[in-house]
Amino acid sequence: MPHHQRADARRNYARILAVAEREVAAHGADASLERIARVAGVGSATVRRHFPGRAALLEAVFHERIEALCARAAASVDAVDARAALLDWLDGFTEYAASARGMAEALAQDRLVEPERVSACSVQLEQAVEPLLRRAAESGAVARDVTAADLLTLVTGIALATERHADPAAEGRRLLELTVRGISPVR
Amino acid sequence: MPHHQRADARRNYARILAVAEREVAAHGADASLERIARVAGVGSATVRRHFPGRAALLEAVFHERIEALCARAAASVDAVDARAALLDWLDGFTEYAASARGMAEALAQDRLVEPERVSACSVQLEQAVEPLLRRAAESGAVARDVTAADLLTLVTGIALATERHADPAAEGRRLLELTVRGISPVR
DNA sequence: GTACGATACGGAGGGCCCCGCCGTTTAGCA
DNA sequence: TGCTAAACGGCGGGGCCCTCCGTATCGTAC
Repeated sequence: MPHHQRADARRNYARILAVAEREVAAHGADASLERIARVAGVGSATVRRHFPGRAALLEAVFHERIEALCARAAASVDAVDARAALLDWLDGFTEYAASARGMAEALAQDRLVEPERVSACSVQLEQAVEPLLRRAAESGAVARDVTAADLLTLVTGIALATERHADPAAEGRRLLELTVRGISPVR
Repeated sequence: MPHHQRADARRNYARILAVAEREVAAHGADASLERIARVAGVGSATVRRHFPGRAALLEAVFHERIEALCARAAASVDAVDARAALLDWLDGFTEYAASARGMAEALAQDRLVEPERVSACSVQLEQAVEPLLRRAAESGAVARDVTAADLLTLVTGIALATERHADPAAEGRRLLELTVRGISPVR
């Protein structure tokens, strides 16, 4: 079969991606591309060839995780309690972002750099929450003027602001809860 | 009078700070220190001498602005409507962060690097909102379990997430409003 | 007015990183 | 097995950050 990716290219791609995951987990979104290349045992040019630009690498790194989140959203779209489903998903996202260093940064980046690409992580996520949000809104459990983009921006912001706290997951959950119920006291 | 800062040192300090303000406004929190030095017409070592580390520079850049915010808080601590005063301040902060590029980043940084320094921006801000928050809580307009740190983290997060949006100020205000009233519909 | 000491300056050099170029290797098909 | 295009990786340029150290300058004392 002609015009297909060569076998070694595929292998290097996998190698690099594997190293990149560890490296990003360790050093955040601004991990050294050169270092990744060294550890993976390839030239730095090869990294740039497979992933043009840091954004592309980050996207690949978080791709499956993002998909997992999307799948989760799809799974709970038929839940009985629409509001609970939405909140649960947001909670999952927050917890996730807290454990996956650099993801929030990466999201914040690509969402404004190329807001049109369908494969962009932020777009996928948006499309994933949208049904959840709509159902919740229809059942009257969530305000009408809230958009999926709003929600993503909010949780991304929370993730960014808590990323280097002592206990990001706990802080994130706490802030998300505040955001959901509002700062005002329970009526 | 001995043991005082030399005159040229003072001048260079001012020069650098002035350039740094423009440079940070243009390129965000990770503006090039070397470039600042070049534009200011001093050696790069001189910049590092006056401001050891990027954090110190950013702190100096935003210092007066932060103080302005603190003053604003102090001024409205005796307002009739405690809740309105608090929300107004938060709104001001958000608008401010939207216009001052890099400030949110800088805040997020120093708040976890050195949470004990009294002169640290985040600490000052925290102390400034605290009275506002307490009064609002006492009047029952704000939930009791909300801390000043929570509020700052939230608005910082919003600022971070909206920093490079098309219209950061508008987006920030919108998200802040959502956060304040909660995502749930008005009862 | 001058000479001295402390203070502040800035250039040089090393390390790391990102990027683009280009000669060389190698996989895959004939 | 030979050929071609795909893929590789080393090299050099440019930047940034940082440290060190010789030197210029300020401020003061004489």
